[in-house]
Amino acid sequence: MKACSLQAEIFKALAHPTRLQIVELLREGEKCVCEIVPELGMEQSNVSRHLNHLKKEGVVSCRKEGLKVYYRVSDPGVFQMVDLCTEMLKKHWESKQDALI
Amino acid sequence: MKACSLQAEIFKALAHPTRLQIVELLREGEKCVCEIVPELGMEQSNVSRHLNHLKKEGVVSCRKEGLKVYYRVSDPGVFQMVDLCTEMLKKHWESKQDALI
DNA sequence: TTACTATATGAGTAAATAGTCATATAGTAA
DNA sequence: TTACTATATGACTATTTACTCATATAGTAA
Repeated sequence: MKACSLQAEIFKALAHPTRLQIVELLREGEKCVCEIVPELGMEQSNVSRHLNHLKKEGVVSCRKEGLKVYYRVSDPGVFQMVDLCTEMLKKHWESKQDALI
Repeated sequence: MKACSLQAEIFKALAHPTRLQIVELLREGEKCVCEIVPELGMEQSNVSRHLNHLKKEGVVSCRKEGLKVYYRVSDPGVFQMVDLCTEMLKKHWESKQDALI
């Protein structure tokens, strides 16, 4: 597969508000699904699918402990990508503000 | 709108092989559509839509010069995001390789 | 064993996205 | 004016994605 197709899959995995919220929650460290679901306030089945999408692309990994499954972000580069995105949005927003003055 | 929804739109804009190829082409500097289309080897209308998607999210900007429209990446942070993605994929791929030895 | 809890998944629907073809628009040049 | 070039867009179809509800699976505990 071509490089850009592999890259696109990573970006796709992060291209959803819910999945970005999950990544944000996992900044604090690993969390089990039963902790993530109430924080997101959405259907467990839906959260499970989003987690699976992130896992399929290697963005998160998980370990099982009894009944619980703990998810964590696989690579700190994920957080750096999100942070860059945030900075870009801030800059963009600030330059729009400046234009109004 | 919530932060993660804005972020998701940026990631969505980058979540397509063709749009990542466009970003890659624009590393060298601005290019007009008539240069981009033959490099991608796809329909002009299709390329135009992808460029428009990137522009709508602020990933690229453009200027008109006569009949031609020159596109450029708006923020170097875009390249950093793509680079981080590439590094993550490399690491991931290498660790899989190591597991085979 | 049965009952319970945590997580995942099949099946279906609704919505979003990508692509194509034809055409519109805008600028250039004769 | 007409003809031409570069780019964008309307209308349509096909594909993908997100979500829900019901149910399956796996582990725990009585």
